[in-house]
Amino acid sequence: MSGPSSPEQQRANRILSEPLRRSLKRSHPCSLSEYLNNTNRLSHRHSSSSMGVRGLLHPTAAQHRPTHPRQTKPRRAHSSNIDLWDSPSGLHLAHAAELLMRAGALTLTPTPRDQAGVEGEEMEGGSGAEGDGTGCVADFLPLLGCSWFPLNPGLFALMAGGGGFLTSGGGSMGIAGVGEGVEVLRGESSSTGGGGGAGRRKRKRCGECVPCRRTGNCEECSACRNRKTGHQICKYRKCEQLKKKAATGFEMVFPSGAAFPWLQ
DNA sequence: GTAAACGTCAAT
DNA sequence: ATTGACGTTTAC
Repeated sequence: MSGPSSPEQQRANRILSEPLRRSLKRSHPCSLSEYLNNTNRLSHRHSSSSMGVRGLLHPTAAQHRPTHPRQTKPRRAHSSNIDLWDSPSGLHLAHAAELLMRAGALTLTPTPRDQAGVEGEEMEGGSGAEGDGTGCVADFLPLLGCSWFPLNPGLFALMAGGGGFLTSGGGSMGIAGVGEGVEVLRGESSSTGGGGGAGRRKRKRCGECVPCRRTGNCEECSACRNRKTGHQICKYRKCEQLKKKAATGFEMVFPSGAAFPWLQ
């Protein structure tokens, strides 16, 4: 395998090869390599034509883990047992990577040198997982360590999860929250340490808006009247920030305002 | 353990 | 869109 050539690529490789935190592992029970191997096997077993995006988003029954008997009301998804298809964001890194690749966002255009290296390894490994010419994931794993692994901002945005977003600083696009993104993912994946979580942390009152500064309940609004059953703060004390809808986990901000500007 | 209150769903 | 109810999280 040919090593990274630039400091940037070295850093990227280091980030990608670093072990996940335990909590992250918990929320990503299928490692990238496992996933890719499985995907390879699946796509070969199913003869071929690589599984489409549709297939990824709607896995076969065999790919689903068995459904658990519900212990609580069906209206809520249980906060534990998040698996490959149940991530808070609905999409795991590996899936995101493959989806991006299939969409052409991850440009897998190896240099002849790298390509030779990859092929050589595959021959040695005897995996028999040759690319099918459609940009399949077959060769993805070796890419992680090779010099042409695409350092695509979108991938990092996806990795950043909940709070991760891309910002533009002085015209150049930077990556914000790569480090913090891990924290965000951790927080989202499990807030109880029980392996899961509904995927949301409670937000806190800003403490600065007018309602937050209010002291004392009105005792007249519905929230006050139904305090016992409603579990809600007085309407007039409800933080303005909390009134707004929480941001989604995949919000990405680009200067152009486009979701995937590199696809344009 | 308990109280407060956020998040979400369902009913209206 | 608003409201009520309830599960859940968080702070104490």
